[in-house]
Amino acid sequence: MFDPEVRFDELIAALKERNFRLTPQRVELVRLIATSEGHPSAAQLYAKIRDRFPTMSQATVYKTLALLKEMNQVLEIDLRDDSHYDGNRPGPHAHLICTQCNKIMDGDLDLDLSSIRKLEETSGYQIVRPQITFYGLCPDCRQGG
Amino acid sequence: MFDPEVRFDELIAALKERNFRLTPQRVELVRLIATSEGHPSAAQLYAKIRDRFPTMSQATVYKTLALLKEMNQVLEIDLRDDSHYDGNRPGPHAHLICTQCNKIMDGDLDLDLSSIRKLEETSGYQIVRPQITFYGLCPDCRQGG
DNA sequence: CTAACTGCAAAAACTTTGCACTTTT
DNA sequence: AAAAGTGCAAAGTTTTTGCAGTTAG
Repeated sequence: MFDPEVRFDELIAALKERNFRLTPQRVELVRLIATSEGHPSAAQLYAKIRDRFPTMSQATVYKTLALLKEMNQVLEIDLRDDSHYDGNRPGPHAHLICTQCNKIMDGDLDLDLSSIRKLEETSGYQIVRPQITFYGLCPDCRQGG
Repeated sequence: MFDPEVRFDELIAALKERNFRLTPQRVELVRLIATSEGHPSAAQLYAKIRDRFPTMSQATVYKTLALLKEMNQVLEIDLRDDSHYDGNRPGPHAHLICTQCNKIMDGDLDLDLSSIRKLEETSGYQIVRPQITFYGLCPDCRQGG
């Protein structure tokens, strides 16, 4: 569905284009985001980066994620406990979150653009970022629980 | 669309049914939730209740909200800063949130049940609670900004 | 060289928790 | 009387901020 290397190059190009500096820490975070198939949290990214960059700080992780969010290259998934990030598919799409084990899965739900347009008309809102989340039980927890 | 008094009675009945006690603080919080048309935060509810119950604590607000959430009588809207609560329409529905002034509005978006069923089939998840949020600019902020 | 970035530590903010006291039933 | 609820304060989390030192361009 997507090629991590291509995505990595895209992200690097996007940073370059806006004249953001390519520090080793930043490049490593971008690599993780481009290659990770799941939806890591800031803490998880931080932990992984520390393998290669023991001096990496959480502040830098958060600052870089803020940058990528603002560039619309990373989608933030708001959870109660912390945020998770999706850097593979920057466009809006649904997420399924298990309320028991917190697993996150991408959902193949096509957003009906016409109904969003309708919503904009009736509400007067200019919709920028849809966030569609379905809380429930994942296959594993349905069985085990 | 809804009658605050009826909703109030519903909530009280739901508490009684499960043998939860009707303390004055709890009843007042339920009244606020039933009658407020917007989507108040825990802090806002707390502030309002203090008018009548100066000894009310935030802990009790949170504990009571947790109760009502668990009873599926109140819908929690997760925001980055805090949570807001919708006690008028416990069923799933969309919310429009202004990224500039944080105004929250109910969205009249009909959830397509068949596509949710399809999503359950393809994902294996048992969907319990959909959370549909559209971030964007409200009518006021489109103009002013 | 200099503007941008990092990293440390402290701060900030919301929410939860423990426990003694009070109150509903 | 007993179980449940309240309220205070402290603790727990995630995220942000300030600033001095470092580094990419």
